[in-house]
Amino acid sequence: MRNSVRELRETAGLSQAGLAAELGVSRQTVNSIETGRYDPSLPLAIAIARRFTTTVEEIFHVD
Amino acid sequence: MRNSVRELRETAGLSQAGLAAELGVSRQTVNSIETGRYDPSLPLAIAIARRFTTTVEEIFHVD
DNA sequence: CGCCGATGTCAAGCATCCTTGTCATGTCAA
DNA sequence: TTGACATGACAAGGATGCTTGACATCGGCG
Repeated sequence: MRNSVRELRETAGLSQAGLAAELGVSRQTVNSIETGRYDPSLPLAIAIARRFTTTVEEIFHVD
Repeated sequence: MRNSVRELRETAGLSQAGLAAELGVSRQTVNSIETGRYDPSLPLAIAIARRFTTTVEEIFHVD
């Protein structure tokens, strides 16, 4: 599962910690998603998509 | 987290077991998602959306 | 140099997702 | 009535998501 969270976050000028705070999760969670350690839960994926005013399918692609 | 999986499945004339087979998960998983026991994982949510040619956001709504 | 913000990663623990197996109920057709 | 199918639900266990806490590295800046 590839995702474009890092690109979106950097474009928005946010740090991992900053985005994590906005999403209400830990910095390690954002880092783990960006580095592909694991996929976010569905509610978190939707929250990420909403944060960047886009859709889940735009951000997360099945391999 | 509300979802419209049951409506989509019934409109498609599928049983829970039939949909589960198409998605590669157990019947109990489909049942649990429909009855709101828990949310699907992100990859499963995407697979469900694709099965019904719609989007994750169309099917799953945060409360 | 010393400090700080940002990132990567690990470990341990808890929560959630998904499994197989099982049992109960309801409905419909033979 | 009997049997097959569909659904709802529970238990136990494995897999995954998320947490806090910690430690290391790197780059920029005083």
